[in-house]
Amino acid sequence: MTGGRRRSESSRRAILDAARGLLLERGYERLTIDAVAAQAGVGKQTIYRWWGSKGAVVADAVLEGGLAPPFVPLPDTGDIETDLRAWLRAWTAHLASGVGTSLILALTAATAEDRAVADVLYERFTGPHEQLLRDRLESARAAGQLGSQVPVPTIAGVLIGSLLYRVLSRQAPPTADDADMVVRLVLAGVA
Amino acid sequence: MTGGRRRSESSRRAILDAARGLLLERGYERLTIDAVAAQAGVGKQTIYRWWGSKGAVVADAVLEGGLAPPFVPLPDTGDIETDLRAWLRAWTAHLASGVGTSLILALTAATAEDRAVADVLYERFTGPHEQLLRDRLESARAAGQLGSQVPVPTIAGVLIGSLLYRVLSRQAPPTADDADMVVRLVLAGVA
DNA sequence: CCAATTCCGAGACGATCGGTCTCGGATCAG
DNA sequence: CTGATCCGAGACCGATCGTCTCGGAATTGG
Repeated sequence: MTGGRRRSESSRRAILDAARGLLLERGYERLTIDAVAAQAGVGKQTIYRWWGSKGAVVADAVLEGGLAPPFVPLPDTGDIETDLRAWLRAWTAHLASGVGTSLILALTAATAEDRAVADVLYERFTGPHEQLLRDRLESARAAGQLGSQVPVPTIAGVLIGSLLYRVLSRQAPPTADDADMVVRLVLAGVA
Repeated sequence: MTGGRRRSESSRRAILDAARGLLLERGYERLTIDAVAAQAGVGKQTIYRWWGSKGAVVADAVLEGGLAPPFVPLPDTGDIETDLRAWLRAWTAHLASGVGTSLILALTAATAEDRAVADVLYERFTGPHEQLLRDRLESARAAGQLGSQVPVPTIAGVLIGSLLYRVLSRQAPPTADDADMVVRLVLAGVA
């Protein structure tokens, strides 16, 4: 028999919206499923029927909330330095805001804690952003703007990692000047 | 009155040893204070008398367990490329091992979750390693092996961040080849 | 329209864990 | 000896995760 009530789309949205709001407001550790259910006006079973764990809910909330790629776009003006600078500056601006910092800390906590969640987030969040960067670097290499000594994945990893380290060290948020210097360093190294 | 029983050094050591072992074995999230107390043969109150939280115990355990700097030394042979390569290779080897990965994931989880713990870990773990790197870069700059365009803190952040990203993405652990390419990229950029 | 099926919100429930408190006993200074 | 402080052990509390149950609502096949 194929009968039966269908999944409520409004409940699904309410759950993800509540999870996203509470995540940014309280952080991953202090986000509780009870609070998500209460704020969404939903029974807990409705959450656990569709998501296996707290981490899975958070991952989906992030990925469906306008935070997924390409919410920081990577333009292609033909000049790799201009484009990388714009991309890295947009990220630093986002990460310097409270929302961006909370987001990355939450994703990092979830990643460090649960391997399955880490894989989902890499596949649907980190990976696509990294791929965006790699594609642009490849096109720059094809245009002769990059030397061939250093592989594109290494360059992408260095750019992303330098950003990540600034956020995770929780000392001083990255600035536009930092972004520019990283771009200069990396491009000088591959020119 | 100054009387009273003195703090038991053997209990302190047993607690930190147990915490370190359980941290590497189970990760930060699944490490419980009950388990630490049981494995150390100690009452829970003895833990909470001297440490304020689980994060504080973990931070101390890491910092006192031979995991603190400079367990990865940074030599000074006079050639910055040789030294950076040795340092980054040692780190990649450590991080590619299960212990190193577990350690970094645990520290990252603790950092992302608790600001106070983040500050302690930066002050006594990350910061000293970063300082080691900065000092060596400064001496290279003084020796004329580095151009003056990119600030030393930026260079250090890029080197550390590229490592961190590889570990946190949980996709493939970094290799010696990766380390060499990062060094080549960074040094070409600042030569 | 009816029956079977599946989802819904609500909330009770058991298990786990962080952190506090209490207890009898041990160790220190004076 | 006395008072203070620490010790191991474990009861206890509150929060939280995840499961389970309940009556009710939606949906489909007959």
